[in-house]
Amino acid sequence: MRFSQLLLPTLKETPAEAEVVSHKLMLRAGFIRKLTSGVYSYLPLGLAAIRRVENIIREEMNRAGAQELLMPMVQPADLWIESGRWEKYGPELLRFTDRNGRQSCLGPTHEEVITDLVRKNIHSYRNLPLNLYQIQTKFRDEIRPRFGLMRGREFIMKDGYSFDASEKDVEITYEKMYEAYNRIFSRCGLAFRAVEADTGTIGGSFSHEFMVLAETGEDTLVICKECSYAANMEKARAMEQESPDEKPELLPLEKIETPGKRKVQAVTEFLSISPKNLIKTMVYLVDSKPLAVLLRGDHEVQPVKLKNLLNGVEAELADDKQVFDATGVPSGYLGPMGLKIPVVADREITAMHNFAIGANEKKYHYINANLGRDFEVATIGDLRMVTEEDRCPHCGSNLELTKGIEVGHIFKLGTNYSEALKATFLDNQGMENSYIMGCYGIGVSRTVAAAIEQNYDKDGIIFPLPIAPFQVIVLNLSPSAKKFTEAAETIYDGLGKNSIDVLLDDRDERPGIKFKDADLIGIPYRVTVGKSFEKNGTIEIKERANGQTISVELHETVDRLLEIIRQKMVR
RNA sequence: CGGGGCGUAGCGCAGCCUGGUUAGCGCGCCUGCCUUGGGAGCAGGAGGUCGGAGGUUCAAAUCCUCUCGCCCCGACCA
Repeated sequence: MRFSQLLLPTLKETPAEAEVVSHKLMLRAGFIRKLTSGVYSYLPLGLAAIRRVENIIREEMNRAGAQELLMPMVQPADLWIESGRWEKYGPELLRFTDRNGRQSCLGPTHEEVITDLVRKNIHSYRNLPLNLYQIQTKFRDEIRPRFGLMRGREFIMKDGYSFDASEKDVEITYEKMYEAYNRIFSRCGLAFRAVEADTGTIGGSFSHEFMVLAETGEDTLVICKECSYAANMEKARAMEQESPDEKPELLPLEKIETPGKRKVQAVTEFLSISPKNLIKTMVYLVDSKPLAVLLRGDHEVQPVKLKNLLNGVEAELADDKQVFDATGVPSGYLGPMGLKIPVVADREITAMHNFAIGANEKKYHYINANLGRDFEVATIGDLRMVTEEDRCPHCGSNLELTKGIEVGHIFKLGTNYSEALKATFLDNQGMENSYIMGCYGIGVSRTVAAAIEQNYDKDGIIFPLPIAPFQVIVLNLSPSAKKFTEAAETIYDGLGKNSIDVLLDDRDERPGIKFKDADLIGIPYRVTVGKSFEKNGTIEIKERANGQTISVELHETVDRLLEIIRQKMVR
């Protein structure tokens, strides 16, 4: 491709709308343009990067035995009503009515459609396992789209669905997908981790998220510094605190006046105790019903764990008014003794003794409270966020909290959808069974954004070679000089003939502009036909990532590049 | 949905508070000259319903009301 003919509107200044690095750079580098909130056009370079990722995904999915198909974006409400998600999915599902009054929606995901397709066409275990995927534009009417391609309303996704006859088979499929995903993100040249994840609204029993590691990530992940354990915050566990072998002497309960001391820090400072020696009582509304949650003063509630423990749909922290309405106690003085609402507790409190609690009375706390003697808790479980003070649940080593961007998610779905949609097959005994399903997503456009969040410098994007829109950019610094142009064209043709994607900057611009643009758009290898060519006939090859430069003769330029690129591309 | 902010040339902004000639600046764009290894210089030029509607006024980018769009924070979310 020739730069002079390419739609590549680079910007010197950053548009005001962009907040994060990938968004800024994709706008500046002429990759994307916004049409409306959360909806973008992909310009040629942006699309090229997306296609690279897509092709890697295709190769690995096909290698793992999956087949590509393409399903409709418009879906009938009937299917969603049948699965129960017409009610459950919420306003994120963009619904509309067609001219005949039929209720429809834009597909945010395709469990219903694929299950419908399979139930109508597959009836025997002989056709299993079946693993189907598509790469398609999805629409989710996000509450708040932001960060460019990171969280758009319209985005490109690879979604795959598997159908197996048995638990054993679905495990094999899941394992294959897990490996395929690892291969995909490795081949994209990204630093990532697979983490254990909560299954979310989609339901199911087992799930991993693939997170690209980047400072600017929206998700926090917990990684073990020694073993392979990794999880997101919603799911992350910690090694349980050991209870002391000998129970300390239980001291008598004592009521203390604590005027104006409402926050954990204020109370513990006033009482001269550690937050680790106080149990705080938080009120949550789980599916709109108030509930008290007990946990150690220095810990935080993980709402997803709370929700899951109670089989709820939604868990939110009550505000001060809701707290008072539910308990009759002003927030800050709540405690477990004599509370009228249900109480659940984080398991860590079972290891505590002689701790402080609120007295359920304004301006008073108790000290030396003890579980079992002063109050009971019906439900105890892991309800808190893991911290860096915690130990790995597998090996006991230190844990690290780090930021990541979710680019892939795999689920073992089980029979949720096949049962709801009555998708069955006959097994080798002639018995009717529901398919055991899995689902496997990759945010394709988000992966490109994540790659940029992870790989950039002050001059622009630094694309990993496998997903760069072009692998090489050739700069002709004197397009008006015949000698330069012939040399540049020779290299350009030579690379093209060897299936290298190459961009030729043939514009009549000053060298500075060409260098700046080449850096900005992040092409891994830059070939310059310039001063050294004039002087002694040599061509310069510069690597974007590390700035390393080599000089080569014109006739060997193509071969050297082929050598370098073949060495770097993982298959 | 709650809170905050912004809409003035393709992009980044000033002007608005305190109304008053042809609405400015930088970048980009076009023409010419010049320059050619890190977003040059000179000269000339094109480009604006000041987001939209209504109102106040002799007079509105500027004041008022409504409305649309966008951005940020929050709840939420693969």
